[in-house]
Parts: sequence; structure tokens; C-alpha cells
Amino acid sequence: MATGQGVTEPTTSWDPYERGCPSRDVLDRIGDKWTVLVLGELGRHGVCRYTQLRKQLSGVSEKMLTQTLRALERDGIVRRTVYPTVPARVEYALTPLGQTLREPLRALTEWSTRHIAEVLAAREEYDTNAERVS
Amino acid sequence: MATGQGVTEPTTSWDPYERGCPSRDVLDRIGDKWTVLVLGELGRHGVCRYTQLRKQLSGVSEKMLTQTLRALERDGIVRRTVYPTVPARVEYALTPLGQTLREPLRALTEWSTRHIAEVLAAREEYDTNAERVS
DNA sequence: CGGTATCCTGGACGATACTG
DNA sequence: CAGTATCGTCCAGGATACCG
Repeated sequence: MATGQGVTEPTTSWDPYERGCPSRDVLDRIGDKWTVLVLGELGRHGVCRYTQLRKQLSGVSEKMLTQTLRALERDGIVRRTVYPTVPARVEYALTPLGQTLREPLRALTEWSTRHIAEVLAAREEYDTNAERVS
Repeated sequence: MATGQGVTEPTTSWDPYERGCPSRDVLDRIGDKWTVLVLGELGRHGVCRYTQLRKQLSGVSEKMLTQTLRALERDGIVRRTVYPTVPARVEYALTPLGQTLREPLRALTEWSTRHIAEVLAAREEYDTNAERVS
């Protein structure tokens, strides 16, 4: 919704990837497999180390966890702090910008938990009717 | 964030795809390329015909538009009405459930437009520092 | 007008091995 | 401990052609 809002002529035809679209940028980031889960852990625990995150998000590969964290760091949403001990110790935390993302994500998560039952019911009905036809 | 909230033991290790996760379901849907844009059009115009949507979302292929609309219909978020005239006339609109999605999506869109400048600035700084290193 | 059907490609994602 | 490097797979998404 409202992807074109406040950008340029919302009522005119418009390719989201031609001009820069803020919502597209953000959705491309949070739409991937692990970003929201990582933000969730950082939101709950405040500060997390790499291995800690790996354990919380069981199933994430090292490659994807690193990639996700790097992307978030690059976007200024997560801060990465390296302590030059041996062995190295790295801590991840939300930046102030990252904190501001919590509320909109919470809204979306709340919608999900509140309405998932309706969605699943609709899905089942749709599939049932489809098989009546075939 | 909060992907595991209210599901099962948020503090325990957990693979988002093993058990059903409402947030994953929803993110998988709205994270794709066209869903949010389609919902935006339907939110603004109330009722849209197929070709109308195609023109608004320039760049969308027939396949993807149909696929996106079908998925939303299956989830009970969009209602599809066929008028058996010749040639056929099909109208799409948000269901009541779809209406409730507007607010959380609006929150996310507003975050995007409000903070995109900070994100882009962070990105540029990150890339600049990276190239200093290499 | 409002779609299906088919083929194809790039990139997201995962598995595994290795390293400062 | 916290990664990097490499390879392989799968599928979202696009191009094109055809249809009731």
C-alpha cells in the first residue's frame, strides 16, 4: 500500500524499480528470510554476539547470518562492534535508527498474529473450492 | 522483530520454517515484488479492473499481476468479482480483512519515507569506508 | 478483456570447507 | 570466535505466445 505516496504522482503509471522508491528499498531488506528475525533478537536482547544469534536463529547458515548483518549495518540499522581480544569478540546491536523500525515491524507482526487464522481459513476455503472445480 | 512472539518460547532456538510462523507467512506475501503496490492501488481507488491495474503498475507482467492477485484472493485479502458480460469484466477490491492490512503497511511506508535519507546516507558512508580499505 | 502456458535467467539461499 | 570462499540448487520473476 501507498508505495507511491509522496514520491511522484501516485495516480500515474509507475515502475517501482525505475525511480527510487523508499518502500521498495525497505521491503527488499525486511522481506528476505532472516532480517526480521535478526531484528527481533536484537530488539529483545539489546546486544548480541555472532554465535549467540546463530543459536537463537537455528537454521541460519553462517553465510546468510553474516550477509544479513552486513546489509543491516550498511543501512545504519545495526551497529557492529569489534573488541580486539583473542579470540575476537563481536557485538551487534540496534542503532537509534534501528530502534525506530521496531514499532512499524511490531504493527505488522501484530497484524499477522491477529489475522493469521482468517488468512489460513480463507486459504483452505479457496483450495477446497478449486478442487471442486477440477 | 518479534517474529517468534506469541508462538512458542521466543527465547529458544527456532527455525522460522519448521513450525508455522504467522510473520513469515505475511512477510513472504508482502515481501514479493508487486503485492504492496497492488494493495496500494486497491487502497487508493477502492475498486480496480485488471487492465487498470496493469496500467498503474507499469512494468508488471500479466503473469505476475495475475499471480499476485490470485495469492491475495486466496488469502482473503482481495475479492475478485467476475461480471459475465462479453467480453468479461473483472473487478478487484480489498476485503474487510484487506482493509485491516492498510494501517500496518502505512506505518511501514511512512517509516520508509521518513528514514530513507538516513539509510541512504549510512549506505554511502559504509561504501566509502569500504573502498578506503580495499 | 482478462487471462494461460511455456520457456528461460539471475539471484537468493544453503552446504561445505577453510582461516586469522 | 567470527567469520570468508566456493560451489550448487531452486524458484521468483520476466519474455513471449496463445486462448475463451
